Amino acid sequence: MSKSTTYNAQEVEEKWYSYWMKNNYFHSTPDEREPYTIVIPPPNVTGILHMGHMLNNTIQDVLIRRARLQGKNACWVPGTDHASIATEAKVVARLKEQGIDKNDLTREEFLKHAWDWTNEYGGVILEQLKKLGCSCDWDRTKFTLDDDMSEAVIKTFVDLHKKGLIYRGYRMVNWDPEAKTTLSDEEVEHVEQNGKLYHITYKIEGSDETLTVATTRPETILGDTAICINPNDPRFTHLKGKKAIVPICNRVIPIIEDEYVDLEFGTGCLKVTPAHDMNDKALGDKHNLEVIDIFNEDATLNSFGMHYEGKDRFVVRDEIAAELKALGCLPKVENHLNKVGVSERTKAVIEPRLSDQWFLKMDEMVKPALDAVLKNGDIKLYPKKIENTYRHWLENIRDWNVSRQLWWGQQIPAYYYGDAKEDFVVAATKEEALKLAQEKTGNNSLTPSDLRQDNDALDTWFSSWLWPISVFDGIRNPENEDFKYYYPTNDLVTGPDIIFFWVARMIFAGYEFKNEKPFENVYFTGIVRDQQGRKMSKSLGNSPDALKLIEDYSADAVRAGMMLLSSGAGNDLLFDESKLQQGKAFSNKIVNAYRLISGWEVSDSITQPESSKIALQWFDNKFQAAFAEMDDHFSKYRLSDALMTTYKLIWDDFCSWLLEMVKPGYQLPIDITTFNAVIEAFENSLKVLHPYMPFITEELWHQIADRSETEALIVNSYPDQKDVDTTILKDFEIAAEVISGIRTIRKDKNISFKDTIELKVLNNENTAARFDSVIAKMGNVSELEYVTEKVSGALSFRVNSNEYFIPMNGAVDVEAEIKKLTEELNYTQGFLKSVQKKLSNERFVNNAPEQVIISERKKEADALAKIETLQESLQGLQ
RNA sequence: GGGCAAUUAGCUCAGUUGGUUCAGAGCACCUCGUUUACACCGAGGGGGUCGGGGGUUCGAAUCCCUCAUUGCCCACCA
Repeated sequence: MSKSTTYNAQEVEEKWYSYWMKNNYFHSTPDEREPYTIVIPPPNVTGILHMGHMLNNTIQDVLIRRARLQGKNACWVPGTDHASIATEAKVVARLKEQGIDKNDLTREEFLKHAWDWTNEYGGVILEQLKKLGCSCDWDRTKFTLDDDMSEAVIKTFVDLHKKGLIYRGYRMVNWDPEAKTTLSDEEVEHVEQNGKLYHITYKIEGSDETLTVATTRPETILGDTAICINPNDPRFTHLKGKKAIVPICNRVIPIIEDEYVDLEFGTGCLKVTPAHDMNDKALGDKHNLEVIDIFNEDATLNSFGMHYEGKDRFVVRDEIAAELKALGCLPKVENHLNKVGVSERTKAVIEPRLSDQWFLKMDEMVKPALDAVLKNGDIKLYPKKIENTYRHWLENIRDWNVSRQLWWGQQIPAYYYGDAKEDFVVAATKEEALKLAQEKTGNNSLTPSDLRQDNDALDTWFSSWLWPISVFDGIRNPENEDFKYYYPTNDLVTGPDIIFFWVARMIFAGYEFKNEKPFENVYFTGIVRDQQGRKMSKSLGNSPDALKLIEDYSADAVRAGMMLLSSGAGNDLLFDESKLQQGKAFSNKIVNAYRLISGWEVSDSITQPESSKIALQWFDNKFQAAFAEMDDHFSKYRLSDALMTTYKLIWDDFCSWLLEMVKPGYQLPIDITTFNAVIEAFENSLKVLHPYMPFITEELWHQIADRSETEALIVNSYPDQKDVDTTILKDFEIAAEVISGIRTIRKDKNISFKDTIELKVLNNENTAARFDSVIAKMGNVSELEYVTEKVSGALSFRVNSNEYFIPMNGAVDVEAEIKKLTEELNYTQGFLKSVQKKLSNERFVNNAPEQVIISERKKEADALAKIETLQESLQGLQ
């Protein structure tokens, strides 16, 4: 370490990370210890570290390192997710830059490009986590497209299909015209948009009458197959049973009646386009309407679009409105605020579309998941309030569309052998599929070339929902030792944004495949925002470079800073670099504390001063109290409170109090008893801080002594818990108040700390005397004496009912003293009055618990005693 | 449109079942200090009628009602 008084983290952090890796401390294998397991929420394989990751992974590392120090067998499994749609979009974009169109490639060619990309950029984020100090078991690193992981995915698909839980259905799904794939409901975001409500007039067949509907999507009139009115609407009674003519295409469509139509909205009647709207589809099914799909897969119009064929839906919207206007069929256009669904990934406006897709039945699967969280408490969510969200989603869940028209992912293991809808089999391999197909058809002459595998890939989440199971190979090989030992895992730390995508589905999977929860506790982090409360995003440019922060402040400081920023689980945090500064200052404080200690000359020939003895005794108890408090905070997942407890223990109690109390005089040696105890206290402090600031604590740990590999701090153990002697803590509080009283007087009267003072104590309440030597030292008191009566010509202050006098050789400003005492007297008298008022209230005395009354009586007595001494003092001065 | 949560010092937040000074913490701020680890320091200090109003109670930051503001989630009203 350099001679500088500030700590330089760079090389220290690199050194210790290599040391930990070299000694395999992060690696876990099953043994007789209690396991403590976390699986990482796998970041996108091509992702890079951002603020959210820093927060999330710091929390996980704190939990893992703490468990390790508690003597548990801690295992943190890292890995990455193939992120099918996101990665595929990136690869497509990259190919486009090279002048390659995905459509010109075969599936195999495309996947080769995708793997090249993955191998080139993939896993960068894992290297970045190392910089942060994450103690993951890197030997266990998994990728959701690893062969074994994919095998597990395919196996579960086949099994679920066998159980009848997965089915193929022709349904209205969310279609992303840009990515040209379906999306699950969860992948659709609803955003508010200023749109227009177009009033369109339809002629009634065989009459001069007309009817006007209101729609936000005029372009879909070409797909209209009915007009719907409410049977109870008197305005339209005369139209019942008649037919309308769609403008432009002049198709004749029925006017149907359904109470679904809202009399209040728009014109009170509705155009029905079953191919392009969920509600219209329902109406269409109910009334047996024709379905006319007017869109291509990229949301341009197809041949039903007539002269609009090939044009984009939004272009057509404007053009068709213009044409309708020219035809006199557009009486009114009003502004209308509505919400449209957009793809979470591509931001393209979602087109409801009918297509054949694979679905997973949800209704049975949610039951154990609901019970686990809401009934029997098998799984606990932090913060608890998130349970409401969870319940609501589960209770309203619809079947999960698991197929995607993408290539990057596990290909759906369905094999078609004919043209009819049911001409397929589901099997893990083509060989098995062939056998099944032969059995099913009775046609033994079927060959592999007669089988065509489904083109679609599975939703990314269909692989990540298995993550806690499949990283331990629990699907393929359920009896393996790792799985049996580590599963279920303990804590899951993740963002609330993926509670449905991932967390809930992992719970489904846990119970479905293992009849066991996947984890015990879920800690939902908040979202990292900027100072103005905005989400951090690339487009706003308000997200700091995570690695740069580590460089500038050190990983320890960033970790501590992030933890100081985050309040409780689920609370968002406003990023503030000054907290990182605080973390850095803390590092420096600790380093300097050790500089002081290590600079002492140690002597075994001097006896331990009384002040040091009592100070150490106090710190020992203070440490234990703080230690217990940390435990309590951890049990409630209040990690920032636990850090604050540690911070104050080290900064205030260890540095400001203990070290000052035991510090030997200038260039004097320290006795060995005190020295050893201080070292032990320091070591214990490093231990409790280690999960938060692993590097600096490990560094100092090794500076204190040469340690063998088995003694490294990371694999050390917490000190034993002991009962706390609270009386010594209380006595110290009193002593601290006396010391503070002396300091205040010194400051008020400009008495330099270098000048000694005398202290006379009028002892009315025999407390805290065991700290007299400490008071003397900390107050630079040359003589501490107990007296039986008030000292005149002295400055005074009170702590509890004791009075303390600092003789001033008569040089006391009597007026000022009188003023001070009078103020104190007035306050106390006011206080007494309020207490007595309470006590004279009969209803209070009758209703309040005895404890409360007793304490009020004590307050009264104390106040009376204090008033008496104050009055005496005042009389003495006058 | 429905649901959930929040509103406490300049900022970020604690405050468990209403009751010992419960009105707190960290940071920021102000004053003083070249004390032999640290100015990334030390000592001392100021600062809030606990969002507004009403109610229950001997007693409310804490329970109830209401209003206001903010945030989040869910939802196929054209």
